[in-house]
Amino acid sequence: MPWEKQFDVDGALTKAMNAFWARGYEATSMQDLVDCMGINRGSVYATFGNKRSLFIQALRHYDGLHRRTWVEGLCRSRGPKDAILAAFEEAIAAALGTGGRDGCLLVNTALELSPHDREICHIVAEGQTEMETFFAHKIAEGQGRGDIPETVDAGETACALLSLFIGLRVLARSRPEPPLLHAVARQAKALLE
Amino acid sequence: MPWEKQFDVDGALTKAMNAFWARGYEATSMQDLVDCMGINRGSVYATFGNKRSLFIQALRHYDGLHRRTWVEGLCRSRGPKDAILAAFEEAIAAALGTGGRDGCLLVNTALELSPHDREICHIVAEGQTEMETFFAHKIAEGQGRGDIPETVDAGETACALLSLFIGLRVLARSRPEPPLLHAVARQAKALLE
DNA sequence: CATTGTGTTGAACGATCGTTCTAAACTTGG
DNA sequence: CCAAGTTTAGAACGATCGTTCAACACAATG
Repeated sequence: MPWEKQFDVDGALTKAMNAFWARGYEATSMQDLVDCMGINRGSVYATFGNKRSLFIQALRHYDGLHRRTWVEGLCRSRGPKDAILAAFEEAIAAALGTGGRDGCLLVNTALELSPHDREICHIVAEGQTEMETFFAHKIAEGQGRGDIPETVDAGETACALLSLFIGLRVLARSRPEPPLLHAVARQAKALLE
Repeated sequence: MPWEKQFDVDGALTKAMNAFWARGYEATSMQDLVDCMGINRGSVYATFGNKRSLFIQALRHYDGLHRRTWVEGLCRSRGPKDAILAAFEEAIAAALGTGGRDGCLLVNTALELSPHDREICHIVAEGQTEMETFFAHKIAEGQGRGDIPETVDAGETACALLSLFIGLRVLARSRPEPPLLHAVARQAKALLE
């Protein structure tokens, strides 16, 4: 039984993810992917299947690597209310930072592919739903501590925060103006008071 | 001096707009456009230039035909506060209706092309800014009538409404669930109280 | 009616698309 | 050291991409 893979599969998937992230699914060609992944054409197909399959793996990779660990990081050494506010602040920082303008791969995919591909739509919807429940749980937790008033409806406000958050990532891609983005974050905070 | 055009230029542009609206820029081929516009390949190029130029014209067409007249319609026979609420209600109705799932061409374009094309980004940003000022003006108007409390900050709230509205259109494409969408609309209303 | 110039038509262009395949390079088990 | 089995490398596939072109159809002008 011969030979393990010579390249770093996870690293290659990360590079593919970044390419899809920056340019979207349709605008990223297999040639682009072969170039940026640094491995051979045949190896891409042997390892990841076809383009759609590679994209789905990259999307799941993003969902696990970025979103989930990011959300966990938000909670570490922060109270529930601050975790919510930090989500907005960090999204703004990412949009205005040097790497910026790429927004969120899940949001980008929600618009480009969700209406046309059931499996991809499911992954996107799942990620969005998890963000919604993250907000809802943190609100409930904050209410338990007395950080957030009981008059706030956790479920409804979570929907609003999700929508605000997604809107923020869209605006970050087309109007990366600090005053605008910070205004959105302040209004998110206002929903919790 | 010979011969005017034999086809309806405006109608053809509308058909192209619908194709881009449903599938996005990259996923819509010139062949798709030629088919759905009902005119010949050469006529498309002679009349609209290349693909990008056609898209830009379609985008401006959308911005004028749909968004602007839609906003005007919202204001007709409605008070300022109701006009804002109607914007959300109509967006939900469009998403859940039979034609639905296409969302808003400006929002779709904001994600797909804004970071990569300055001119397109400018059109998108302009449309978004006009929506923002629409919200801001209606809030101020509502405050003048006493429909909206003075404690509401018109500028900041307009940003939040814009972000909520955009988020709603994204969610409509990936999670067209009535309870979720209506929750967002209710929270938009709550921002005005 | 001939001329003029634009509109229409469909074939055709080279480039690139996603994908497959053949052959060489190589590590491991016998 | 040989045979087995995988990963490489890169050429090549047919299809489709966006775009151009030459030939033809037509209405207005002289």
